[in-house]
Amino acid sequence: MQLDKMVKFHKAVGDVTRIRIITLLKKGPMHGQEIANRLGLRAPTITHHIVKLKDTGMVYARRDKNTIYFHLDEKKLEYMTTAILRIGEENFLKSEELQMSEQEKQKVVQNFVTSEGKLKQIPSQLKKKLVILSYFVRHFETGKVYDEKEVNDYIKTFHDDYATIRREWVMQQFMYRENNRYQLNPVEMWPVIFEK
Amino acid sequence: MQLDKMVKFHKAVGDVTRIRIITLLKKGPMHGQEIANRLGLRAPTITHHIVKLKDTGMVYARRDKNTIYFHLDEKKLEYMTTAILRIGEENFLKSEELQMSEQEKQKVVQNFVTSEGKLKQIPSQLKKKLVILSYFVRHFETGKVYDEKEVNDYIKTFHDDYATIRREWVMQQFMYRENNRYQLNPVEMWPVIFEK
DNA sequence: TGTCTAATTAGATAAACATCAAATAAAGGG
DNA sequence: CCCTTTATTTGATGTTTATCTAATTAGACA
Repeated sequence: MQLDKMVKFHKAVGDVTRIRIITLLKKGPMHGQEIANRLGLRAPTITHHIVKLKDTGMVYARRDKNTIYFHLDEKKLEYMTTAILRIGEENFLKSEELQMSEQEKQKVVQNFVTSEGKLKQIPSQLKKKLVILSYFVRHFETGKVYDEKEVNDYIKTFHDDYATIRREWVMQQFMYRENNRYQLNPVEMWPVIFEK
Repeated sequence: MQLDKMVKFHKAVGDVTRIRIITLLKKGPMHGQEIANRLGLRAPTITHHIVKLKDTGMVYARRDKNTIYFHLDEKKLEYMTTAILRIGEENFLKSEELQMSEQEKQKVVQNFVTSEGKLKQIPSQLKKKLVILSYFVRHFETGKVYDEKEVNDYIKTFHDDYATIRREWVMQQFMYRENNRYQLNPVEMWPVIFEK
């Protein structure tokens, strides 16, 4: 957890309208119009607030037909809200172990990916594994829905153990699964981002 | 915990300088000049921030000779920071003493409301008072904005002491007030819900 | 393709906020 | 009672922010 993320998070929560939105989303996903109606505000105002909430990663959006539902990521909320309690402590910095420079990330990719773009093996060390998962997951397009076969087929182009990779993507929050259909999660939800 | 206290708290933490102050105070009490020196800021700036931190209760001051030491109240910090995780829960505001069956709630209404729909008196027992507040507040529509007079006029149809009822609705989080304009809060925020 | 509906962007306005220098206050010690 | 040290208040300045209306975009569906 970096300082500016903490600041951004508390700025986001430090607004009466956004706390009311969080309260609503705690009961379940809700779309913009309904939030606006419930709070007596206009749609652009809700967009404005939702953007701020999404920037912290505590809220994410899922489209269903014409309507975009906003979800509260309660795990993230809990993690971010309690970060201030861990600041300065041993294991606060420990979660910073995931921090790597782009250069270091590229080195991990060089070590685990062949010149033909195949994954040699899944790294066992968490932070290296996350770099690899991030590196390959960028193939998918934001907002697009993939079925399991499409995901598997793509994984097979670079690695045999497609089941493990697919499961890790979901577990580590790179992807979101519902009814065996997969979507890329917003970059804000990734634990590590391979930029390049 | 009231909504505006939560907002004030997160506003207070949502600033780089104040997080840095909190980090310093976690190691022990410190006086203003030293904080200013450590952070490369001027004394008035520190006063400005300390005032905000004190307003939330997470920081308090103790004088020793002519030096004032600022202390971090970590218990308070923990309580305030985790409040957002409990918001909207059944017993967020008070304890499970507030839990009542719909049948019990109806009995309270029968005891305090005449057959003409007038409130005989405001219950002094908290949980009964909340039932009554919930019962009458359902008159308002979600998302609609009311001015003070409209609220007062409605209350007068069932009770003389409109100021108390109006204040209680805001204090107990049934309603939300801003610039003397009132809105119903989302039902999720009510400490007790009279379902009808 | 055109027409819904829902969401976002753009631009404007008014309010809130972080910071500083200068002036003032509060308290202790000679 | 003056001097020194520390903290607060005042007032100014530039920045950020919450909200709105109007215009635009993005999908879904017929």
